[in-house]
Amino acid sequence: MPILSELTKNQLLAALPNNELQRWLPQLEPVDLPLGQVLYESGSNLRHVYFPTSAIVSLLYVMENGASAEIAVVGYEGIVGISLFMGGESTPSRAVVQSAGQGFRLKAQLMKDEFNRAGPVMHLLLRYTQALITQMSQTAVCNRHHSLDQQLCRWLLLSLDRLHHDELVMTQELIANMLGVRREGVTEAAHHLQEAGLIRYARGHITLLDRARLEKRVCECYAVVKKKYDRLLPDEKAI
Amino acid sequence: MPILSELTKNQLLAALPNNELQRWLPQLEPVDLPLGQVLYESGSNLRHVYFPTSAIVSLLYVMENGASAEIAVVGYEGIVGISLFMGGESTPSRAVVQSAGQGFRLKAQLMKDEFNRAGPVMHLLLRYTQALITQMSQTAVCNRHHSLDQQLCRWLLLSLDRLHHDELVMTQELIANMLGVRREGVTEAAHHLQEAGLIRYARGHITLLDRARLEKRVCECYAVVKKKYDRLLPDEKAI
DNA sequence: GTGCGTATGTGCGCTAGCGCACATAGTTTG
DNA sequence: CAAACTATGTGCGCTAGCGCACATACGCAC
Repeated sequence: MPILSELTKNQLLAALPNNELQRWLPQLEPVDLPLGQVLYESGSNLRHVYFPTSAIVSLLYVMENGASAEIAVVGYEGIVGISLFMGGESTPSRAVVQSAGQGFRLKAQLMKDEFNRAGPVMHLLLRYTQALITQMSQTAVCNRHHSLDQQLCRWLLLSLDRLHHDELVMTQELIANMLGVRREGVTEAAHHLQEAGLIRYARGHITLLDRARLEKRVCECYAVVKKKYDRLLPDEKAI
Repeated sequence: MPILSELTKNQLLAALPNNELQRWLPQLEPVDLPLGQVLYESGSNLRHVYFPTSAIVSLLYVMENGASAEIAVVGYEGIVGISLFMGGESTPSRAVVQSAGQGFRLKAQLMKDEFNRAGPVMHLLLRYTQALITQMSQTAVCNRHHSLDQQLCRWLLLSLDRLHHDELVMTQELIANMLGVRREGVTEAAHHLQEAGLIRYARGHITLLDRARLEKRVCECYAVVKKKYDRLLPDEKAI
């Protein structure tokens, strides 16, 4: 049986009313989420939903020609597999572990049943989904209007927010895949940030040096999304 | 009291079980939706949700500098104001009438109450929301990877699908606003399509001439979204 | 019809990002 | 410690789309 202190590293699990959490406890299965693991493919039926604690998961859309674009990121603040309870059965995106770590999972049917109790669990999940929608919208806007430099800032901040430390293990090649741009473009943008002293990087390790100045350089998209997530859990446990 | 045949022009209303529809009937208020009307601003509290019948509504994000980008379109197949029942209270986007027409609206509190019955209405709305999410994701992807020409095709097809005829009343300037690109760019792209004999346009009127060939030219994004919407209502009335 | 407002056409220089090719420098493997 | 691999750096020509300026042309009002 999972340890409570581990569970509550996921904010949704932490926000569950006590009796719900007690009920879920025996069913929550701790899982390792290694880099690159595919939690689900686009079009597939979901067998579990995932609650990351230390891992970060990317929702990616992969096009016919193999090019990809990240739609959203999910970390300890969320859940992977919303389409399960939204009733779509399948999703148009692929979920890939972007940063290795741990999490918990719950069987699909169980999640559906819990959602359909139509109580606090459902409302919590819907509120989270709304925040996720905000992130997706903002991704669309950002893709349209902002420079690669700015998008890299946004991406770094969103990722770092989902870690408990300042170092991201991630090659520029992978970042390029997420953002749907060239690897060389990321190299150049990262170089700018390093020259400015905002980050330091070397062979797949990126260290945040100056968050304040990184936040100054990022486009408005980051703040919009962050604000939405921050409002997600105002004393949720009090319900 | 609204005429039933009018109501059912909206697919969600048409898909309502009979007893729900009867209950809503006295509360459904027919509304004219003139071009340019703002149904809600980003950040505002919603007072109604809207069910377009012949109108088309754009969900737009407007940036600090005034530039904009369309996140999704809603027509007779959907509802405007999902954040109401998703529990976010406010939305990050603005809803603007993109093509004049009619629709119905329902008071916000009523909609919430109906949703919270947690029955078929809720499931229908959640399934719709899932389709809307698909559209948003695909917008993000399309913004990233596809040419203006292709995006214009997608936009035209998505709009035409939401009309009951082949003529779109829409200036290139407005289309540019939706797509978040230059007006001149739209002029050029539209010119290509006209030269190829796919559409004809003049001073704010665009006529579809050859759908089959337009569909050949569009990027995959259109089909992905369309498929999702088509699956939304398989014998819904049977529930 | 004359005039005015709005919609569309066109040209031009500019930049971001692309695709490709290849150089360099850490890191792991044997 | 040499070899192989992987991550990053760099250069170059190319194109899509931008921003701006201005030309045309359609349609309505008087």
